[in-house]
Amino acid sequence: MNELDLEKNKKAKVILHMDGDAFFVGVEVAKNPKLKGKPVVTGEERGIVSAFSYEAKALGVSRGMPIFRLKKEFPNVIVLPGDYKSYVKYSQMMFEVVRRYADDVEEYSIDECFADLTGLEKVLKMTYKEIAERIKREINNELNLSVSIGIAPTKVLAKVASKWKKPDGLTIIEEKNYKKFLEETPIEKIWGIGPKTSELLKRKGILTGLDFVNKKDSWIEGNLSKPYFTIWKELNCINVLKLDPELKSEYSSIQKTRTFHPVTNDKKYLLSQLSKHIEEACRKARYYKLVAKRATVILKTKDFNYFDLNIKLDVPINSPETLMSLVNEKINNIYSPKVFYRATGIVLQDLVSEITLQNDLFGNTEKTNKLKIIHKQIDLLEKKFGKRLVHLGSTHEALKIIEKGTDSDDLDRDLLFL
DNA sequence: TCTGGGGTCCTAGGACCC
DNA sequence: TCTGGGGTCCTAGGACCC
Repeated sequence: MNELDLEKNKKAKVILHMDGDAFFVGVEVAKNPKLKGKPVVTGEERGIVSAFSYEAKALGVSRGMPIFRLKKEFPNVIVLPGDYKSYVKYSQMMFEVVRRYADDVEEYSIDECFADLTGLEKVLKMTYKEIAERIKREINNELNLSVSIGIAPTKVLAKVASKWKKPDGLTIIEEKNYKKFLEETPIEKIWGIGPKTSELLKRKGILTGLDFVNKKDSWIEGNLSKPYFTIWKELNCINVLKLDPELKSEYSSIQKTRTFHPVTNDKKYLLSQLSKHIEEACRKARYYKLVAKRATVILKTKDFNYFDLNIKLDVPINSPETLMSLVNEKINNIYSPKVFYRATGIVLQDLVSEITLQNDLFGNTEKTNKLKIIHKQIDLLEKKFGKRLVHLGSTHEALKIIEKGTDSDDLDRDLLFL
């Protein structure tokens, strides 16, 4: 018996995956029941459709469609700005319902979670199906939201199951019938297999999930990289991906980018945008008590080319002042007045905990300590009175633009982390 | 899809060392 | 001078996700 057979013989798990149905729009309808049954989209503040109701979908609305086009082509569709605070709130309430039944719940994204139901059938004296039905009913009754649920032996199969019927679906995949489901699942619909890999697989005659699982493990290992072997195992009912019930409190990178319309070659403008992004990224880093050992400035050109400026920080930081002066110093390495740009951004990388760094002698220069104290005060004030009280001078221009309303920036979106 | 924003993980290949 | 082999660490970039 080989290794895989041994793994297969382990006791099967029961994994639930829950997915909100058109979640952002669902919350809008819950907030305002008059919207029920109507074509609704959100994303007004961004200028593109970010979520749409099933009624809007039926009319032909698609994700990413520019709002101005939508308004022209579908004048009857109701367009709303995103209300991220509410989405977070509803998301938490939704997950709380799942936690009434399961201890191990992984909040995978704002509208999705996994839960380990293994053994609960006996504990709760209900079938797994009944547990799922109760979760659905309670979310429905208490929050006026609709969700789809899938139950299967692994996470990847549970994803297949929850997508099987939407909205308001409940699908159970078992070890004895999983191949039936995979037979009808196109390869590009499998979680983790994107456009590039599905193209490659199709060229090799693998069109469905079933074609994929029927390949030998040696073939998968020989032709694809590690993540795809994991997917292959999971699709074969071998549990590899563990549930991660930890709440998100660590980041390995933090990024802030924004596209501006029209494109520009104005260096002052680009720097003011960058300054704003750097302040926001650093604010988030401080909130999570993280400092960056590396930072990358991104300029995106009119023609969608990217220029990166890598900044190595010998003393890890989360203060925008220091970073901004480095950016000012080095921006000409990637900026050219002849080129027009459509977006700027900053990525803080190699983040490490501030606390573990406190003993680092190099981190305790007088200057960084002073900045630390100042930022602590600012963060406290802003917590009390709302965001954006204090800014770098270099950010000023970017903010003036927001006030004039020509920038589609939304002040509330980033409150996701507060 | 005339193309938004924020993340993660993996790998190939360069730099450097013995 | 030419030549070999092996190890580690780092980073850029690809692919994918919501």
